[in-house]
Amino acid sequence: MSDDLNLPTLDDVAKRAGVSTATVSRALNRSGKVSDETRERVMQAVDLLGYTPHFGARAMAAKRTTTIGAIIPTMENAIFARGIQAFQEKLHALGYTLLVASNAYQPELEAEQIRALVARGADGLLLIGYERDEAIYEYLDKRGVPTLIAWSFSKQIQRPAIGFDNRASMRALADKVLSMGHRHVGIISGIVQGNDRAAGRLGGIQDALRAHGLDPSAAPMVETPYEIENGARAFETLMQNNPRPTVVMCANDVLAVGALQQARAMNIDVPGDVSVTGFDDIELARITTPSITTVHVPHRRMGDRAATELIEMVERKSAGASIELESNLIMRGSLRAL
Amino acid sequence: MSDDLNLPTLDDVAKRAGVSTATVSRALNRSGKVSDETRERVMQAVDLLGYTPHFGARAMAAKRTTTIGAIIPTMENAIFARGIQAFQEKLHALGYTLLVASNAYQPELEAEQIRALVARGADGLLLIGYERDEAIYEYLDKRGVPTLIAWSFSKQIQRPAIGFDNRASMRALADKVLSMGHRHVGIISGIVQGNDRAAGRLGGIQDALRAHGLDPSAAPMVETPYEIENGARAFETLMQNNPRPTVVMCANDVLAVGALQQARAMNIDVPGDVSVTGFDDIELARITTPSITTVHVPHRRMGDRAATELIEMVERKSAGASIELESNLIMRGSLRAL
DNA sequence: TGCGGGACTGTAAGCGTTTACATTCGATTC
DNA sequence: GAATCGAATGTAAACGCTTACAGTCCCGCA
Repeated sequence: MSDDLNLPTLDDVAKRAGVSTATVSRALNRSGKVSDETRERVMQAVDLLGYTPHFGARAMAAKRTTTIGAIIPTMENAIFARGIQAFQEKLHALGYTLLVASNAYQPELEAEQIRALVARGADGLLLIGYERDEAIYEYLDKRGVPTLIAWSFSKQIQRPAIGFDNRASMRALADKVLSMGHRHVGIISGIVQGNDRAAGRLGGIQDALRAHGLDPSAAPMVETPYEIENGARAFETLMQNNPRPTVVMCANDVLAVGALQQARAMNIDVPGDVSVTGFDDIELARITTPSITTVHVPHRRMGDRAATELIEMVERKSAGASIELESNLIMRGSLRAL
Repeated sequence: MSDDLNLPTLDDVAKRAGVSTATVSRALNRSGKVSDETRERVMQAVDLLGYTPHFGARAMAAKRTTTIGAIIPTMENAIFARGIQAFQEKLHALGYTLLVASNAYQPELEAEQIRALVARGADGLLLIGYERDEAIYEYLDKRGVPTLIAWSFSKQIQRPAIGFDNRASMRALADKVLSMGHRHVGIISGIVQGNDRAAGRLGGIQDALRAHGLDPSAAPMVETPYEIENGARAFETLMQNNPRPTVVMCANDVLAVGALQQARAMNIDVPGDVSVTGFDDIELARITTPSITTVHVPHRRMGDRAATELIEMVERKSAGASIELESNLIMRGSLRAL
């Protein structure tokens, strides 16, 4: 941290206040059993010296940190922002501090960050989606770090999670699209490898196609990372198919925005010539022209409940329940019946 | 963290490898002076036991953490996302870990977070903008925590910073606007109190007005937090003025997007009836219709250089230089000459 | 008056690392 | 062959906090 400036320690405060270190510690941690008068004296000494407890020392002695770690795939677009913000607010209200790390969807980096946060003493962890190396789960179990999955939900998997069924949600949207008469569906999928949410969404579209007697493997599809430009490129590619899709379903709003941009660049009218759909209902989806038909995900609620649940687990009040949230279709201008 | 599962410690590793704890520590920290053979044996023991060093203990003994803290006003919109991402990437390359906290533009919360990060042993801190309670700076100086300011730059202030001159940048845009014939300028400002960037941008517009012989205090102005909806509301308010503004200059792109939305809702053509400008050049500004004339800020470069600079300071190779970055005008469809 | 008990405070033993200093041992030098 | 040296390793003292345990003091009650 720095050279040799001598920072005040508990001892200094104790001397100054004329009490023992134990008393100072108790006064600081409001762990009862300190007279008001003493506490007052301690606090004065603390202020006077500009004392801040040393986190490492505390973690070591107390074996907990009131710190929660969250590891998200990206901060660059708004997919996770609102949910994490709500998560953070709730944690703060509960007296915990949030540490965030992001990894640009790189699994090795995620593993590294998990270890870093655990080493830092995170009392609990929030991870996005189920899919990751089994060794990571074993590691977390072994260290006894309560872990909650968010943004995904599966009845199949026995692991505390709070999220929604990506597959069913996208299926619902796809059913709607097909019921509006579309038969040539172009798909812009996220990278499915290592991402159960992207995989689920793609699966949902395919389920719907099958249910309507269409061959999913015949539907033109591009798989690409979540970036606006990639959405644009993918849209361009899809438009070269013959017959041309009458609707392009995107794995999220970011890709859909890209599709919309490219459509304008190519002078293709949306929804006149081609319809476009998204997923997530982030702010972006509302502000484009036309605005984007999408699936609304209750981000804030998810973040809020995730905090509550995780803290319950950390404080051993719960072994970790799973909660499925509802998503719902948001019909906007980018989708139109044939 | 957990109940009573016994996590392996340095001691366990040492026993297992048949060496002393000092040797294990040295092997782990590649601090020379360990034979390859011994190192090998140690590493095997580490793997076998699934050992992870205890961060708190390490911080305490070594007096540093290779951790950097960044405190940003918000994660909800993309203003800081790209810059912070670049910052993080560079830090990682330099062997440091980034901890991020956000505070929804609340100064008290910021102070709290600064203390939390310092207590956690952050070796250095990245803060946004200069403006905050002097006591905070005193605190940081006293603790000897190297601190770098980003997103602002002022020759006036003697404090390591990397950023751009918000006032001059906005002034340049305003000059351009005025040179295009606009005389009735509506202003949507961010909250100026406690935010030197917002204050600078507003000042820049006023400077330009004065320079063109106009009375800044006569220009209709709304001051509001950075949210799309607030931009919309502010635009509505401004449009009630008589004479109606021919251009609405917004303190950032988020507000400008709101203005654009409201214009559409009110059936006001942009830029036909009214021009709109933004600031920051975030992704949003490119994807609206029309796209937004704005001031480009080199976010990624800023994040990258901030990391380099701050680490220099942390490692005592530099006392902390200041770097001014260039911003530049991006002319897009939302602004048109009268 | 003596004693039990509650409220508060003090003593001191860890917690898991790093690192200054001491030690060992084989190789090199004279 | 003794003295010197350097590389590799070991020993043990911090680092700053929490908390089990052990007082101390004062009150109320028998």
